[in-house]
Amino acid sequence: MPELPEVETVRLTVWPELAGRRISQVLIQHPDVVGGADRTAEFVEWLHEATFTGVGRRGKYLILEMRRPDGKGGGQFEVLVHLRMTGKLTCAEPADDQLPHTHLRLCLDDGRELRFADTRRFGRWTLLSGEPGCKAPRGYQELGLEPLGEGFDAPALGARLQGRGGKIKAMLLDQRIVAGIGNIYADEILHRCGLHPEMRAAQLGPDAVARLAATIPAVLSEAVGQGGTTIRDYVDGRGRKGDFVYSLRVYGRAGEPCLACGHAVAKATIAGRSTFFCPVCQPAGRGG
DNA sequence: TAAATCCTGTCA
DNA sequence: TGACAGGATTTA
Repeated sequence: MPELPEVETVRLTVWPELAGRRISQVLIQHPDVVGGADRTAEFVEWLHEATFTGVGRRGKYLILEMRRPDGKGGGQFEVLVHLRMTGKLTCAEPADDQLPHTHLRLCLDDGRELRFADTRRFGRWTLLSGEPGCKAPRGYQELGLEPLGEGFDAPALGARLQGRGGKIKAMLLDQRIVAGIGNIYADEILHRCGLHPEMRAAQLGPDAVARLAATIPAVLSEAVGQGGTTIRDYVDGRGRKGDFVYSLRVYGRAGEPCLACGHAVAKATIAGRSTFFCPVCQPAGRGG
């Protein structure tokens, strides 16, 4: 479900609710979320009585920044949250009905709760206490360029794509190259760049790389401004849907006219994922 | 580099 | 009943 703009919107909407709050109770209703039953005790031990000092983001990972009252772990530690396909992180009043498939609840000292619901249970919370054996998932360690961060430009992107023989769509989905792009935004970015999704990364000329380097942050930040994209499940930290779905130019529009040229939008499976593109605006074999 | 896998829900 | 869904990892 959530790609960078959705995760960033969740970050922006939960932080005001969490700033300075202390966790009074940790309720784990499905241990898989924290990595299995043998990790729950450690997870609860660290989070109970901890205070929120910040909420960050890297790619599609949310980073809960915490401080312990007893100074354990040097006082500071982090929890990584990945929503995967159907994860929802929301702040709620205790009296609010629980969403179906609520797996984890953090009760706060103001009486409210941070809740995690995830239908398909792919989402994961990872404790980074700094203790041995408590390390970040490899996917997090290997994250590539941050599209909305400093230093995201054509030379940096070109260097990451250098020597890669794969299809450009697969390259955009590879979190080790650029962090945060998923299936929706990959298609939207390629359409705006006029690049066929099956173009090989090695075929891309400097103009195409420059267009990608400019378009990636432009599309993602525009989507953040719209509160992300809700196709079905996604909601922000306040339970609201995102409006960028109304700005999508190709994703989910198979057979409908391209908004640029009027030709029917095509659908194909590329890199194992449903892919939408305009055969006229995104011709095969030209890398600009 | 592709397919299978982890899950549940929805739609044709 | 089978295909498919916004993700990522593991296996072949």
